[in-house]
Amino acid sequence: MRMSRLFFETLREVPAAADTPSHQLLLRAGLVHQVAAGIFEFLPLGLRAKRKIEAILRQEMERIDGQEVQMPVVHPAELWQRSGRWYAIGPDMARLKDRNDRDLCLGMTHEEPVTDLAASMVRSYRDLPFMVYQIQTKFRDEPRPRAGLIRVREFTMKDGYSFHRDFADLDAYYPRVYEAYYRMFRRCGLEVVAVASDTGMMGGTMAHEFMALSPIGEDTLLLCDACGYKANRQIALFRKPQLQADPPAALEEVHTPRCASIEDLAAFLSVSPEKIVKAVFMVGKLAVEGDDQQAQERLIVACLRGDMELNETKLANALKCRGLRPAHDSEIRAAGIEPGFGSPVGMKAGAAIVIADDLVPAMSNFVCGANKADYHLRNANYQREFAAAVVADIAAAAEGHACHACGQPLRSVRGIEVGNIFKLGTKYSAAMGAAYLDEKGASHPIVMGCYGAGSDRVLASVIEEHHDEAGIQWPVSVAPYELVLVSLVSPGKEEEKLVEDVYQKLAAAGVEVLYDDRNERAGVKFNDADLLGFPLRLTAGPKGLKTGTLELKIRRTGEVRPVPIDQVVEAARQALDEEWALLKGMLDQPFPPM
RNA sequence: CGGGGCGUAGCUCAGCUUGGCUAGAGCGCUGCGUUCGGGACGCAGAGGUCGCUAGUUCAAAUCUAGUCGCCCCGACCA
Repeated sequence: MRMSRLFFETLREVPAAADTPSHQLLLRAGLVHQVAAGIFEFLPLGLRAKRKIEAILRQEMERIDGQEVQMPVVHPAELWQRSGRWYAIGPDMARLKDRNDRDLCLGMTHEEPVTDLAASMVRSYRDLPFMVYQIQTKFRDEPRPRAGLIRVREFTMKDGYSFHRDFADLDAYYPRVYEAYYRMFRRCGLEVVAVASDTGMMGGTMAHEFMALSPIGEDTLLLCDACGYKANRQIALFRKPQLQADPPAALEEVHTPRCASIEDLAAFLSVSPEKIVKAVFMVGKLAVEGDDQQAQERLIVACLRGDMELNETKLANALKCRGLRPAHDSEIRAAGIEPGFGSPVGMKAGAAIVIADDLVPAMSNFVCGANKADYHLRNANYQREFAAAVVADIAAAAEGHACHACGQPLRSVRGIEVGNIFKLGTKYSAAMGAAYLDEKGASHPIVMGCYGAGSDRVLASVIEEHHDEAGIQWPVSVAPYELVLVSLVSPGKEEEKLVEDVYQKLAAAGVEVLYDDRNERAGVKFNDADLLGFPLRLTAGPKGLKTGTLELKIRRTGEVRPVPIDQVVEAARQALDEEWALLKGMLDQPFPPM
């Protein structure tokens, strides 16, 4: 490709709308163009990189016997009504009507169509197992798109679905997917970790999220360097301290003016937050037995040791509730509780569900709210002053907490979720009638797994991980071009033929070469080459050409090698091999166990 | 949906507080010339309904109200 003809632009200045490195570089390098919040156009260079990522995803899916299909972006409501998600999902789903006033929606994911597809085609256990996947556009009307391609509304996802006759077969297949996922991200030059994740509203038993570690990541992960435990903060376990029980002392009311926060209170009373029980007030819909539609909103009083934070995912799972939100002060007062000085002690009976973190019953003589403005209680004790309807682990793990498995301190890092794999089970097959007949003629719902990976998000994550001050440093596997040939010869000069010849030779040898034949100054071309981040830059200047020499520069290392003009193909090949070897090295590292 | 910020030339921004005359700069763009290995220089140019709509006023980029859009923090994230 000749750069003089390439549809692109590079921006010298950082666009005001972009904060994160990948967002800035995506725009500055002319890879994408934003159309609306969370909706982007891919320009030629960006699309080439994305296509390379997708090619890798395809290859890894084929390796584990995936077969590519394509499902629609627009779905009839009926599919989602059958699974129940038409009603369960809120405004994140874009809904529309066709000319006959039929309800449609834009696919946020494809469990429904794929399950329907399986329902219509699978009859016998002999048809199982199989896995189909697609690379398709999804639309989720995110409340807040952000960080360029990291969180968008319209995006491309590789999503795969496997179908099995029983859990044992799914369990046997799942590790193959796990390994394929490590392979595909590493082949893209992304260092990822798989963490155990919440199964949430998707239903299912086991799930892993593949996380690209990055400070701009939206998820918090807890990792144990000692034993290898890894989990999303949403479900991360930790070992609670062993407390020794002091003999109960007499309850005492203390005046604590303006001490509505744990910090203030601890400072005012000169006690450690570990001697305080705090109450967090939430409202959530609790499912009424057997009828999901009748879910009632209830006030939830969650009690935790003062130094710990509530983990809403754990809370939601413990109470089997959804739609959790912080309670309004009026709702709290209605239960006879004073916001800022609240506790279950003396609250209106039955006005709220009290849930305590499992550390709370082990505490003794603690401080808690008196449900009276500017007053707290000292020497409160569990059971004596209050008891919870539910005791469960609802505290969020944090940096420094003890690993639940080995007791060593956990480390907290941020991650971008680039993929997730999921044992779905029979949630969708049962709801949508995807069943098969076994050897004895008995009907069973098909057991499913689902496996997603966002190609745009991978692209952004690769840039997050591979860039410097000057621009992108593409891993060779996803670079839009492998090499940029920079001509410093003035157009029309005799030497231009030599450079042209080099271009032809490289292209004929199968090197993906972008030929910078523009009539620009050297500085402009070099800066663009750095910004665009091709792994190799081959410079042909008038001085060098006199002695038949070009200059090969490695973007990643900055290393410069002189190359005789008759050896450019070999030199490029060798340098590219070195780049590929680097990725191969990553790929050959053992994968962390599940 | 709560909180904050921003909409002026293709890009980055100044001007707005204290209303006033042809609305500015840098970069980019066009033409000519000189340059030519890390974002050159000179000369000449093109380019803006100041997001939109109402209002106040003799007069609005500037004040007021509304509205749309974008960004950031939070909530949400199937």
